[in-house]
Amino acid sequence: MKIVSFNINGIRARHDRLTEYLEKEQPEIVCLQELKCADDALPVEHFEAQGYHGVWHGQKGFNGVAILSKGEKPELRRKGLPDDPNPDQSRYIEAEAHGVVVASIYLPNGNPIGTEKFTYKLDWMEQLRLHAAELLAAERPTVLVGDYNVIPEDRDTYSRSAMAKDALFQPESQQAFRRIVAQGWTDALRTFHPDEKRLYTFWDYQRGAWQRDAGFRIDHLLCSPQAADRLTGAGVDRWARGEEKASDHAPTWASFE
DNA sequence: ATGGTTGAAGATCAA
Repeated sequence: MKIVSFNINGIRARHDRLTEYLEKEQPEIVCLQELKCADDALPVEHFEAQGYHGVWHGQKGFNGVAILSKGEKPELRRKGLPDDPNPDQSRYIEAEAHGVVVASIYLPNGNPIGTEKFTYKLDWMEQLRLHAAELLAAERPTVLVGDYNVIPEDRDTYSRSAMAKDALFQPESQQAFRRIVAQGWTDALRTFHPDEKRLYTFWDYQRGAWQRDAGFRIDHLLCSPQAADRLTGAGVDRWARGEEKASDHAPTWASFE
């Protein structure tokens, strides 16, 4: 069973890329971020025609998350975090599908640092940490999937100096991420690629970042022990980033037996 | 220090 994290960067502008991806990879579960679309404007007919059912938490213009499941409708568990720092922003949805509890996360970017945007990011991560602890306590196969907007370590970026003032690479952001992982979550990507130097999931549209492989790793799948026991692999579908009119993120996945 | 790109909304912002 393949579970995918895919920041689609505007689902209306990218539904053909999603169709192509589903056709090619046939994943059981896809967690989408940055729909940039209200619920009633979501182009559901495309993925429904391919046998996918979904739950979504959209927002006009910005943010927006969804969970798609092949062959069965996901059972919605919640939209938004408990004590969400800003319930107007659609950044979290949680459902059960194929016997797994899955969350689709679009964590605040946090730029520029030194502003309320950065404190919002850290506040949001703290609420995520509290909720993640409750999910772990349930001792079920659970995967926290999404665009965390956090580069966990130095080796996860093409350039430390280029990212030095970026919210994605601040020690506070990395520490907040580590605090969540340290509860007992397994970072699926790094587990299967312990020594990979260019394990990236995002390449900016600007300055030929894709052509230079100037990327970083910000899309993550965190697995509870009960999910980690079933892990069989993880990776990045880089081919999708090279397509015409691609998202700036590549689909990032983990597979389970 | 600046600019480069993209989507959605709408004469800019968020990324």
